[in-house]
Amino acid sequence: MSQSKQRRISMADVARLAGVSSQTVSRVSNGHPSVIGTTREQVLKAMRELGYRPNSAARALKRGEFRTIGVILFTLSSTGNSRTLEAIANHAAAEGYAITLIPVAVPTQDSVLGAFTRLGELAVDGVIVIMEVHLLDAATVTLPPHVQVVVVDSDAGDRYSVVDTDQADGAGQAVTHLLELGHETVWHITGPRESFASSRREQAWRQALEAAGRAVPTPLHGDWSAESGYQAGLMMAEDPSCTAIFAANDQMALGVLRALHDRGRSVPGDVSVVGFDDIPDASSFIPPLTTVHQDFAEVGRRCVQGVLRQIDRGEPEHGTTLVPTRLVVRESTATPRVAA
Amino acid sequence: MSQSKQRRISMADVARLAGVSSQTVSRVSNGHPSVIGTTREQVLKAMRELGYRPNSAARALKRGEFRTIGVILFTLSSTGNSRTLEAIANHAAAEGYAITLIPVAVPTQDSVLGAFTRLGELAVDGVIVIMEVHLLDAATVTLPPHVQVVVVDSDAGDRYSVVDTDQADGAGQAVTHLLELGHETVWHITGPRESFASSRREQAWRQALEAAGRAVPTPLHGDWSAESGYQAGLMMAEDPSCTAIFAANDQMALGVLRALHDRGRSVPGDVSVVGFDDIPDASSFIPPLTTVHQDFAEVGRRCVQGVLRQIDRGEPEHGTTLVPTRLVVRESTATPRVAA
DNA sequence: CCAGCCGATGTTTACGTAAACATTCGCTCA
DNA sequence: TGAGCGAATGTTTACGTAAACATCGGCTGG
Repeated sequence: MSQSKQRRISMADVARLAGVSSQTVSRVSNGHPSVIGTTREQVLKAMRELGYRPNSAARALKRGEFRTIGVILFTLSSTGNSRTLEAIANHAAAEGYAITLIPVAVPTQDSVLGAFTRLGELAVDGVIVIMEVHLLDAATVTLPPHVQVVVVDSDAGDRYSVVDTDQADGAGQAVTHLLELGHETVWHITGPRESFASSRREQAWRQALEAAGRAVPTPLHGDWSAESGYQAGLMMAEDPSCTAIFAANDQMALGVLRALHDRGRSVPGDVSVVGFDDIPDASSFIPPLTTVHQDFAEVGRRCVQGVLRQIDRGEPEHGTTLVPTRLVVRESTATPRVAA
Repeated sequence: MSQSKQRRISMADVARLAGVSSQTVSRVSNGHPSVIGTTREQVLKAMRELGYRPNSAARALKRGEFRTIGVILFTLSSTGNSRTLEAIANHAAAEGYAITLIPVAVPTQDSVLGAFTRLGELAVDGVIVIMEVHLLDAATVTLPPHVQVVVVDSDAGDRYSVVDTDQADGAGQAVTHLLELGHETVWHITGPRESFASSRREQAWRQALEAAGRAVPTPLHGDWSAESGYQAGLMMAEDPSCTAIFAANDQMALGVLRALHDRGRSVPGDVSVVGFDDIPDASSFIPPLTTVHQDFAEVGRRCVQGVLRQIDRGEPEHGTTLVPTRLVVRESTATPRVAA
């Protein structure tokens, strides 16, 4: 590797300088109580003097644990994933755990399998998986048996510990809000078919309409992108009976707003629009977007709690934890003009 | 920890089953050439049978390297940071390196110092720092001497290896574009004062105007958020002489668009607006935003290249690598009405 | 006053791997 | 034909830490 590779300072070095045994250094390093004050001071002084740092590899080898959690996901380009990851990182750090990121380039079973195989050799005590679960069907068998798993964005509560936003409740709130304003029914733009979150939102939208005895328009399918929302919005703008649109995320809602604007239909005068996520920019859309707020920080927090609890107990858990959502009403929704 | 903690399969176990020494297992595991075919097969078979996985802690301890890069940053909520991180993760994975994420909750020297101290004990061979460099002045001394550093979003090229977007060139392109359209001068909304990227963009904006012999309006200060852009936009909307605005990022430009819309000033009819970043949503703003495209993927790639090169050579490098930008002209800019 | 106990510290050992060195054996070439 | 070489594999050792066990005193209580 290098010529400048003078061996790192080890406990033995500190011990020699402090005139104690390396075991005493170990005890000081770990805050063990049975070291007397003066000795402790000597050791700490020697540590400072030499710039000693514990070697985490040796520590991990000895203790059999890495104090590290792996996070495996496809992309960080979606707000949700980044925010969740950030929350995970923060909470893990607070618990003294490090985060190792395992990116999966393409969402195929093969590449997921590859990621899990790498993971098997990686120094992690637990894994948080942020992806649709059918993709990891073949994969989890390749995990070392003692690695604990928590899954986000999935309905695999029967097999894993799952944490997720309460998609159904959020979508229900969105539809109910629009119906209560007086809209006859609510159109819907879904996310990509593979997405669990998307199909859950679609299902809840459908149920809410059916429960209210309303017609269920054929949903249009997007891919989370603003551009796909724009395309769907253009089609909906053609139909004068469409007065209320629920887009499965804020980005697609942004595209819808632009499509309606381009077609000369006013929001919320002619058409009301609701999104999902409550990204920071949503309040600056034209007009400011009514949307379902997701608490990504809480999702991340519960993920970390979940893995740590499983690591601690040494056995996997099952079941789903849902994080509540909250409808944020801004200016993109109103009573329909015809009904007024 | 747990009752189910039956020791992991080690080389010794594989060796026993295959009827060879553990050293031979090691050689097979590392693809060493001097193992004969039949022996290799036996070992591989035993590995499969037992589900053997190398213990990365032991491996790291023995080899003195972790094949891991630490990434330290404040927040993932900015598009730029997430995208850069994603690119870093992908390229690191391609090189067989893992990524450890070190989040810093608040941008104070103290917490940065804390992060670096933790980092010092962490199993990393190199570090990529995504933050303004003055914050780590006190910090780097706490790093073990053999840990290599690459910095993003900073001008510390004299002390570290720095990779960054060519902020100056991008801002220059934005201003030049507006002047060439016939605008008398260009207003500017900056990012937060602590941001290196922001001050670099502001500086280049000023220089471009001065070079063209134009008046330099007093810039307004934002904080990257759409809301701060909205506030600044409201003020600029009051001034009829303001026909061209360069916002230091797309989110603030979004706020500006809404402010102008709210005040009845048309874009680009009355006022032209340019942003910076080219976030995916920018093409769906109303109107689609002309903006400076940043190649975050390339920034991430060069960061990884940089650390790996330093790790390989075993010595730090200096100097700055700039990643070019590109102006993406959409519909938010036009020749000013008065000049037409 | 001394047995015994406990607090403070030292010694030994093991974690899993891989480099360095040792051994074995078949084959080549003088 | 046997010295010598090299390929294949085995043995020893060290990486840095921390658990387990060992030791050494001084203090307490009967």
